[in-house]
Amino acid sequence: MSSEEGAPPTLALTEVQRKVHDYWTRTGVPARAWGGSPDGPIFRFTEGPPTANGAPHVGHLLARTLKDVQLRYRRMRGYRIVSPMAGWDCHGLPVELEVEKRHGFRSKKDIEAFGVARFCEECRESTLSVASVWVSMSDRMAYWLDYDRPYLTMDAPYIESVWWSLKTLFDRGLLEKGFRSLPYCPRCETPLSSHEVALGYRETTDPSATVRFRLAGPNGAGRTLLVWTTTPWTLPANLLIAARADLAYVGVEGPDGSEEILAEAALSRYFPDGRPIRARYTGRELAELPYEPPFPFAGPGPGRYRVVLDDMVDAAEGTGFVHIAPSFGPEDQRIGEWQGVGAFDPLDGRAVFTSAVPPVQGKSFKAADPILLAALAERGLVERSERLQHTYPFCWRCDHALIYRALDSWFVRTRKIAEGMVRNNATVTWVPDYLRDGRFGRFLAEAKDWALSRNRYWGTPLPIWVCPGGHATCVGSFAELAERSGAPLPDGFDPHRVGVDGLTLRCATCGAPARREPYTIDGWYDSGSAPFAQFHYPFEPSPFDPAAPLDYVAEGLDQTRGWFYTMLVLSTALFDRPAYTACVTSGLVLDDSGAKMSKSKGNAVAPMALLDRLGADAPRWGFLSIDYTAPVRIDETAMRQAANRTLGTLGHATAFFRQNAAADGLPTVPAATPPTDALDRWLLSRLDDTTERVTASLDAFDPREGALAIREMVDDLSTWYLRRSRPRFWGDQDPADRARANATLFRTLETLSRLLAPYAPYTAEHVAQELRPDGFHAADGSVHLARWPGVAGLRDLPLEAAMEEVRTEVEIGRALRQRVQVKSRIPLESFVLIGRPAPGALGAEADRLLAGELNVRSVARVGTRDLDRYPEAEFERSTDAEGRVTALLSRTPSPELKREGYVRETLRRLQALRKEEGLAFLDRIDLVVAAEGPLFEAIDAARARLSEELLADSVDLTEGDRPPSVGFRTWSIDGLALSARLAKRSTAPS
RNA sequence: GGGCCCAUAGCUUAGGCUGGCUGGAGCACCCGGCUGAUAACCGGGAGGUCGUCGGUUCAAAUCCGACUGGGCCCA
Repeated sequence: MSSEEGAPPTLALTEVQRKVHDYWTRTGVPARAWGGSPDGPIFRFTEGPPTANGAPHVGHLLARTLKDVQLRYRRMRGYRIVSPMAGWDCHGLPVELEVEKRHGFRSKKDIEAFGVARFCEECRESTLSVASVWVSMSDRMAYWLDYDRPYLTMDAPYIESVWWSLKTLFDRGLLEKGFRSLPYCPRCETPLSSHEVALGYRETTDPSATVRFRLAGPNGAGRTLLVWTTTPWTLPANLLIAARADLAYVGVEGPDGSEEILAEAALSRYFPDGRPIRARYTGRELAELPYEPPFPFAGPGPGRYRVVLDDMVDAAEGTGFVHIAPSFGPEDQRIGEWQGVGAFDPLDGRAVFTSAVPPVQGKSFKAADPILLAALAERGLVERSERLQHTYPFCWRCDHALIYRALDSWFVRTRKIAEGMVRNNATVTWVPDYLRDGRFGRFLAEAKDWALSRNRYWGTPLPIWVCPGGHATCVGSFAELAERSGAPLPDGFDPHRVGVDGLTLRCATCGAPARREPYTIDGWYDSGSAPFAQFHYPFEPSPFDPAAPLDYVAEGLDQTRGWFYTMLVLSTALFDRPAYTACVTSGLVLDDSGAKMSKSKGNAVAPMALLDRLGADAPRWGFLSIDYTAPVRIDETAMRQAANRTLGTLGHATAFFRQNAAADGLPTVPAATPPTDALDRWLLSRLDDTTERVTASLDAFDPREGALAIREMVDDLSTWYLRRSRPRFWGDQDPADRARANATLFRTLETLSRLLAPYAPYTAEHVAQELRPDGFHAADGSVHLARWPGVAGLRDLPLEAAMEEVRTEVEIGRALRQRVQVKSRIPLESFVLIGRPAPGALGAEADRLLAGELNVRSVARVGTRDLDRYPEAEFERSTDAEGRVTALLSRTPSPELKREGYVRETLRRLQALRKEEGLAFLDRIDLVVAAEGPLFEAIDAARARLSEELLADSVDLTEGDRPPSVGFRTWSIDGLALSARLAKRSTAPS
C-alpha cells in the first residue's frame, strides 16, 4: 500500500541480495550454519511457534530480525544452538475455524454431525496450510532455522511431553476442576483464559440502562432502587443486589411520587438539576431489604432477591447498586456463592435464550437486550436508557463478543505459584528492562488461575479420566494410558480425541471404570511447553538439559500475555526455574504515518512485498538502528536511506578496494605487521573500538548500540580514511606504503564484514566474498561460518583524540575556503592556525593531513602575537564566538598555483572522459586538446605530466576557444574553454 | 477509573539515569564544492518557547509535581 508513486527499489541492494542468495543456495550455507558448532558451549533457544494458519505480518519481520541477529552472533562465537528447529503451533481454534468455514458450519452441532474424527483429520491436514509462506519469508530475510525438521505441537511425542507436564501439575495440586465464571465465546462455545481475553479488548457501543428495582415487603411500598447495567440481557438471571456498607445513599422523589434510592455520590451525575432529598441511608441500613425481581423466570430460592453488602461496589460509575447475576460475572459468581443463592443460567451453549425465558426464547443474548428493556419500560421500570461507548472483550480468534459465564472447567492453579513466578522472573534480563518489574512483573503478581480446558475438538486432549465416584486420574504417558486401559495402544496411536475419547480407564483411586473429561486444552499451553516438549522430554535421553532456561527469546510485546507468560508458568510449576534468562520484546509495528496497521484500514504492509521492494538488509538494518522496543513506524524511505548510508557506502568502499588492490593481487589474510602510518593506526584503533562496542551490545542482547557503532565506523572509513588515503592506493612512488594501505583497508573491511554479519547478512556476505580472490566461486566459505572478530590491541586513544582535533581544524579551514571563494581544486599558499598547538599524537602528520584536505601548500601554527605577520589584505580570518582570531587562509592563489589548479582540473576532466569512454586502466590513448588563454599556457607547460598520468602516447594541443573539429567534449574551467577528444591506441604496448 | 511508556527543527530522532560551556544528527529545502567508490560523497545556510504550567537550584531539555496530548496494558 505504501509503495505509492516513485521510490525506485534499491537496485544495487537487491541485486546483491540475489547474487548472495544464489550462492547460499548453491553451497548450502544455511544448513551448515544453523546449528552452530557441534562441540561448542550450548546456547539455548526456542523458536516461538507461530500459528501456521495465519499469514505473517510485518511485526514478525521485526521479531525475526531480533532473533536472527542474536543467533548469528552466537554461532560466530562458537556456540552450539539448541535448538535451531523451526516450530509450528498446530492446534486450536484458528485451525478449527478454517475447517468450519470451509464447510459452512455454524455451530458445534454441525461439527458433531460431520463427525469429530473426520473434522480433526481435516484440521490436521489444513494445519500447515500457510507454513510455506512463513518458510519463504524466513528464507528471504535470511532467518536461518531448520525448517526441514520443525517441531509440531500436534505430533504424538510432543503431546506425550505435554501430558507428562500436566500430570506433574496434577500431582502437585496445580491442576484442578472448578465451577467459575470465565470469559466465554458463544460462537466457539468454549471458555477462554484471562490472558487470551487480554488480546481481544476493543471499543464498542452497548446499552447503558438504569432500571428500577421495586422494594418488596412491608416497608418497601413506593420505594425503588436504581440499578445501572450495560448488560440488560443478564437481568432475567438477577438474584441479588449489592450495595456498599459504608456508602451514603439518598432517597429522592421519583416521577410518580415514589422514592428512588441511589448513592449520594451519583446524585449530581444523575440529576444535575437537583432533586429534593426525602431520606438518607447508609448501605448498612439497606442490607437485607427484599425486592421484586425485574423478571420472574428464575423463580424463588433461599436468600434470593434481597440487598447484600460487598466492598467491590463503588459509586464512581452507576448508582451505587450492582445487580448480581451469579451465572454471568466473576464478582457475581463469588457473591452468589457466598450468599448461597444458587444460579440461573437460561442460555444454551451458543448463548441463545432457552425456553426458561419465554419472551426472548431463541434470541441470542445481544438480541435480547432491547426486547427485555422494552418489556421493563412498559412496566415503568426503566429510569433511563442510553448508549455507552466502552472497551469490551471480543474473541481474539473469531471476533465474537464474549460473555462471562460460570462453567465447569479445569484450571492451572497459577495463583499458588505466583510468588515463584515473580521470583524466577526477577532474574530475567528484559529488553526493555522496565518490563521486568513493570507491566510483566505486576501481571505475574496478580496472576489469575489459568482456565485450561476448552470445550473443543482439535487440540491436545486433557488426559484426565473421572470415575463415577468423582475421582480424577491424570495420565502422564502413553505407556500409562495403555496400562490403565488394560490393552496395548494400537499401532500409530493418535493421542487426539479420536484416539482417547473412547478409552475407559481403571480409576487410580478406586479402580472403578473412569471416563475421559471431554476437553481439549488451551493451545497456549502447548506452545508454553515448547522448550522441553520439542525434545520429547523426559522420555528421551538428551546430551543437554532440556529443562534448563533458554538463553534467549525474542517476540513481539504482545507475547508478554502469551508465550512469554505460559513458558514462565510451566517452567516455574515444573522445574521452579525461569523459562529464559534473556527476553527481548519488539514494539507494535505502525504504518508510515504512525497509525496502527489493520486489515480494515488497508494500511497493512505485506512483509513479502516489503522484501521485494527493499531486499532484506534494508528493513533489518532499519529495525535494528532504531528503538525497536517502542512502537515502530514502517518508513520505507527512511529504511532505504539508512541502508544506503551504511550498507551502500561499505559496498562502495569494498568495490574501491577491489579495483585498486586488484593490481597487487588480493590478500587472503590480514597482514600481521603493525601499521606505521598515522591514518592506518587511527583506522585500526577505531576498528578495535567498533569491535568492542558491537560485541558488548550483542552480549547485552540489545543490538542497537552496535548498529550505531558500525554506522560511525563506516562513516569514518569512507569520509576520512579513504578520502585522505586515496593517493596511497594508486601511486607508484612508494609500493611499500601502498601495500600497507591495502593491508589496513583489507583488515578493516574484512572485520567489518564479520561485525555486520548478524545485522545485514546479505551485505556482509557480499563484502566478504568481494574480498576473496575467488569470491562467490569457492565451493564453500561464508562470513556466516566465520568466527567473531576479537580486538587486535591497536586501540590508541591519544591518536583518536588528535584526529578529532584535526578534523575540527579541517572544518575551520573549509569554512574559510568557502569565504575566499577559491575552490578546493586550486591550491592556496597557506593555512595558519592561531594558538592551536599540533595535536601531540599526530605531530607533523596533522599538518600534512590538513594541507592535503584543504589543498594548501603550507600549514603553520603560530601564537596570537604573530598575527601581525599576516595582513588582512592577504589573509581571510576566522574567529570564534568571543571574536578571537582562530585561523587564517591565503585569499588568492599565486599565478603558479592557479596554473597548477588548471592542470589538475584538466586532468580530472580527462580522467573522467577516459572512464566514460570505457577505457581500461592501462589502455593507452592519443589525445587532442584545445584550450584558451591562461588555461592553454598551463596545460602547455604540463604536457609531460598529462602524457604520463593519462597514458597518452601523443598530446596534440592547440590554443583556441572552440573545438578544432567534431567529436570533442567541451568544458568551462574558471570561465575558460577546454575541449578534448581521445582515442584508444589500436595496439597497446605490453 | 488504575498502571507503564512517550512528547526535542516540516519529518525521523540523539542527549535525559550522573543538571552547567553555542541542544547534536539524518531526510527534505537553499547555496557552494568534490568525484580514478559515483542512483555515492563533502562543506556552508536556514529552521528548535526541548508539549503547557509550577517547583527545587547559582544554573533545568535533563530532577520533582500538576496538567494537556499520544501509545500500550489492565479493570
